[in-house]
Amino acid sequence: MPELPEVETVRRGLAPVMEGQAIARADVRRPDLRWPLPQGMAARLTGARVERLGRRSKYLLADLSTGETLIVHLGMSGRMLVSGARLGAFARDHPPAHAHDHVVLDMKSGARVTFNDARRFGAMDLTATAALDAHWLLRDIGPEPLGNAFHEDYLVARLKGRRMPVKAALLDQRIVAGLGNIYVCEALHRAGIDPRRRAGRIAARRVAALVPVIRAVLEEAIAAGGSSLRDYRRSDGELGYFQHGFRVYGREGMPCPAAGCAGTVRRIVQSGRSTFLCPRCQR
DNA sequence: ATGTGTTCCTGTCCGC
DNA sequence: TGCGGACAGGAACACA
Repeated sequence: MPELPEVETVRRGLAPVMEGQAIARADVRRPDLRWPLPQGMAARLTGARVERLGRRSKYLLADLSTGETLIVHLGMSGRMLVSGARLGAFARDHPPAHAHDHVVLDMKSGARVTFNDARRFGAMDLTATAALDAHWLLRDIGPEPLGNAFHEDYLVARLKGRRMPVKAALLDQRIVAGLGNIYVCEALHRAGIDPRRRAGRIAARRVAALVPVIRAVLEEAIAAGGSSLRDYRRSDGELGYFQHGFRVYGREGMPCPAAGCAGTVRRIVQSGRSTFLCPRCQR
């Protein structure tokens, strides 16, 4: 899935199509994704206006005029595809339904937003906007990495005493929101930290140095429109370009791009997932 | 309480 | 060209 930069890219692509627009019709084509979809979802969406399209961690949040918020998680393979957004578009301008098109939102403007998710690890829920922060999917999530609550002292305190590898700690959404396998690998490489190091045994100043590095990686990725890997595309169908910015992810066997480092990128497996690192400059 | 391994599901790619 | 296995951006859950 899309990690934070990809979800933010999707949000920016969808906002002009959805914000301020009413949903004329919602077509819910299967009863469940990762979990059952909320009861009566189509009826609860129909006629609602999207007041604002936001993001928290890897969740898209559509605040509706009905007082509810639509929560969307893209899982590993979820996409939000837009069609018919041109001025004066008609229903016939929409492409035929594809396999795994699970939820289709037809906006009053004529634009259509289609949630497509082959692997179905994605999720949707509807909940009262006033109680959004208490929703079970959101309540335990840590600070936004690009926000003020994520800072050096915070990360040092949260990693202190932790025996798990720092890679696993940064993937833990309760510690910091929105990071996934790609950007954790990239951030640890830029910070020169070995992903296998126990989180609590890294010098505080090195942990502190991770904070601006994480912010920089995410900001660069957002600026590039995210990464397009496999089935992920931006909502406008264009590719994101950040995959050209990867220094280690997916680059096993290639020379380490760090200045003055003659190492080779290696792939290892940590808790069942690939980690890419340069054993020479990451300590 | 922590840390680790398994699981959900489908598609793609690579080697034989 | 077909077939089997590995692997893919997540994260809840079960278990040590």
